[in-house]
This record gives sequence, C-alpha cells and structure tokens, in this order.
Amino acid sequence: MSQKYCYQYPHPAVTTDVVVFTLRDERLQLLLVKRGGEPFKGSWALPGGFLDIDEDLESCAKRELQEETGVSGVYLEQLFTFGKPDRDPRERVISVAYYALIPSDRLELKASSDAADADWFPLDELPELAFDHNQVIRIAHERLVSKLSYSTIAFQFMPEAFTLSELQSVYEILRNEPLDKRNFRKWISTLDQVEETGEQRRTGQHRPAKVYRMKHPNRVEIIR
Amino acid sequence: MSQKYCYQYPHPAVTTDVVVFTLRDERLQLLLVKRGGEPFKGSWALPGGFLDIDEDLESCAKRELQEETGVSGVYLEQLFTFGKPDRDPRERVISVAYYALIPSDRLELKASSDAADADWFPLDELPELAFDHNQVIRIAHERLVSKLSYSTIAFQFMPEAFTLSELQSVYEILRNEPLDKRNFRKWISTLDQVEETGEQRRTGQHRPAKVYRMKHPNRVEIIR
DNA sequence: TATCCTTTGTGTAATCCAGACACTTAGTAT
DNA sequence: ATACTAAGTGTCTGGATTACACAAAGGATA
Repeated sequence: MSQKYCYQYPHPAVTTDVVVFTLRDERLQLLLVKRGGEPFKGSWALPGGFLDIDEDLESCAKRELQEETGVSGVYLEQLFTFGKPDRDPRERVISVAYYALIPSDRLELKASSDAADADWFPLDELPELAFDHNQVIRIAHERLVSKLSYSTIAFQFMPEAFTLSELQSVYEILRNEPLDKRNFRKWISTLDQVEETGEQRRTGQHRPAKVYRMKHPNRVEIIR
Repeated sequence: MSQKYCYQYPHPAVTTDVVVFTLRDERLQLLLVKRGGEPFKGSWALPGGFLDIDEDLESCAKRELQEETGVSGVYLEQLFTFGKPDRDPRERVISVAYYALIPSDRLELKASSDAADADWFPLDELPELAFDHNQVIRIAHERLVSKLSYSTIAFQFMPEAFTLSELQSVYEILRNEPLDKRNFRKWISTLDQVEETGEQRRTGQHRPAKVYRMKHPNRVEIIR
C-alpha cells in the first residue's frame, strides 16, 4: 500500500493502551492479549491500538475495552502518557494509557479478531510483556492502590448487589491484609454510599446476609 | 515546502503544553505567551510546542519551559493528555500537558523567539485563552490544590532559604485562608522536611526570624 | 425438636490527631 | 526607657481511629 498521508514535519503514531483490572478467584487480575503480529509477536501485551484520526482518546480506550472484553459503561480513567522515543521498534509511538475496573460479575471474555488470544493473569504472576507494558502496569497498580485510600474506587469492582462481607473481602484483597469487621462496617456507614436493597442472601447453612447496592453506582467519590 | 513525511495511516501531531505556576505579589500566578502565529494569533496561550520526533515527552516540556522562562531543574509533572478531535483547527493535535512550579526567586522571564510576548497572570485574572487552555489550567489548578493536602509539593515554591512565616504565607495563599501559626509550625515539624541553616533574617524593626532550608530540595514527599 | 456449625451483625473503651487559643521574646525606632 | 512589630512557643478539647468479643440466624444432623 502506498504512503498517502503526508506532513511537513514527522508525526508520531498515537495509541491507547488499557490496563483492565478485575477481581477473580480472590485475586487482583488483569487482562492481557497475545500479540498476533510483529513486533513482539506471540508476547503478551496490554490491549490497545492506534487512535483513529477523528476519534477522541477516551473513545479509543473504550473501543479497545469493548473489543477485548465486551464490557462498556465501566470505570475508565486516563493514567499516564508514555512516549520514550524507542518504546516501539517500528516507529515513534506515543501511548496514552488508561485503566479500567471491571465488576466481578461482568467478565465474559470474547477473544477479538486482532488478538490471537486473551486471558486474565494475577497481578503477581505476569509473564514477560511487550513494549514498556510492565512499567505501565506498575504505574496503574500504584494509582489504584493510592486511590483506594482517598476515594470509593474499590466499589467499582462490586456487582450491582452485594453483601458487606463481600465488600470487605474486596478491600482485604486489594490491601492484602485482614480488616476488622466492626470497624469496616462503621467506616462504610460513615461513607453513606450504600443502601439496603431489602433482599437477603443465603449461602450455606448459616445466617443470611443483608444485600446492599451503591447509592451512586457510576460515581467515584473523593473521601476523607 | 513539500510534504515529505508520509505514512500509511493518518497521524496526529503531538505537542506538550506547560502550566507554569509561581507565587508573585502574594498571588498564585501563571505564565502565558501571546501567540505570534495562526491560529489564535494575538491570543494568550500556554507555552508549548510540537514534539521533536526523537525527543522524550518530558524533555519537550522541559525545553519549552527553558525557552520561555530560562529556568531548569524545577518541579515538573505530567498532568493530563488532551486530544479532542477538534481542539486545534489546523490538524488533529494531541497535547500532553505538564505543570511546573517555579520558586519565587527564579522568575526572570526572557521572551522567546517564537512568542511575541510572555507575561505572568494571576490565576483569577486570566484573559481568554487559545485552544482548550482554560480547561488545561483548571485541571492543573485542581491537581495542585489536591496535592497540597497529601504531599510537600508547596515547598517547591520556596527559595533555597526561607523563614517559617514565609512558608506559612505560601500555604495561606494557596489555600486562600489564614492559618494558625502554632499549629502550622507543629505540623511542619512533624513533616521533618526542613532544617535550620543557623542564619537569621532581619526585616524591619522586630525580632529576626530563623532561616530554614529543605532537607531534600528536589523531592516531593507523600505525607499523611 | 434439640444440638451443632458457620457466618452475620452489633457496642464500648482507649488512644491518637487536629484544631482552638494568648502571651513572651527580640529587635528597631523614638 | 518606652513603644512598636513580628517571631516564637504549649495546653486543652473534641473527633476520629483502633482494639476487641459475643449474641443472632439459619441449615444440617442426630
């Protein structure tokens, strides 16, 4: 094919890459795709791709997310823009990285056409990654952990309806430490972010748990 | 000139823009340059410009900062990447925005060659700006204010040597409220970030103040 | 139908941190 | 000597965070 888009000065290519977090099997996991083409063919990498010339950055990230996971309407935030001159061997590529949080009940993967394969990996068992994607993931994880302490971002991992024990478990996984049940519930109630649905949930031979929902499912509040 | 840089797919242009904050005349001010060329010729805008094809993003921002203010070695942090398809009427432009904090003793402006004029403006007396630069500034200001409360970023406005009253004044300007002297000093001492130089400073007909310096002048610590 | 098992759900006391608040000290000018 | 001004310093109170243990509800089983 001919080189038909010409400029007076050299232009870099622009991509978006998305770090897709979820909680699966009591662990923080993220989505990787196996690269079907060069460079790094066969390596695992973050889902992402080139920005269409008339497409907004966030739309591009949402599109990648939709193509790789089939989900939309989840929490998505711009993370950082990476642009070391040699980060892609083909040409100069600026990558605007986003990160997304997927509720644990919405992760039906569908392998996309341009990815030979896609799978979830626990954060502490990542393979070697293409490009500078290990660095991107490290920064995304730092952002997530830091937002834990001053926002309600962790609620974005919850399904529509959940129990307080499930919510506590999410915090325990993310912070990697056990929490006191009474203090946790006291703290949650001061946040004023959840309400009872009136339903109960029976799992196993013991007292059923009250079911809650978020008051503002799509909002991430700054707290403290 | 001919269009000699050609690609198989259309590429956006990439720029960096820098929101340069300083404290002048007891106010938070920022640097704007008057645009010498189209579009928005004659309008005020953030200092910035196109990324060289082999230049790192942060290097590009540092270069703009150096060209417009003559300073280097100051605090510079990536802010956000703006990429609405129509934000520049010439062509698709992705702008990676940075913000910088300049100590109040280092702001000798030198008008650069490609800016007809450059000047400081108080944040609350900004003129109409080119492109989406009003939005960029708003987000930079939000970031600065929020970092105030959980980091030592405000120290980056201080000269090498300063008194505790001067430091308190910086916080009062940035937070736009008076602070209690004893509580402020108690808080500063818990931070363990400053040390006495042994010098004193006499200004006016009253008790001289002890002079301090930062223990780690180039580091911004996360606190709390 | 009584007992056991498991998870849900709840309160109080102790400690730490943040905020309110006023006077003495050191120097200059008259 | 006196007056003026900004520098420098400690205590008390209220609110928030932490530590900590037992009763309640339901299912399974004997």
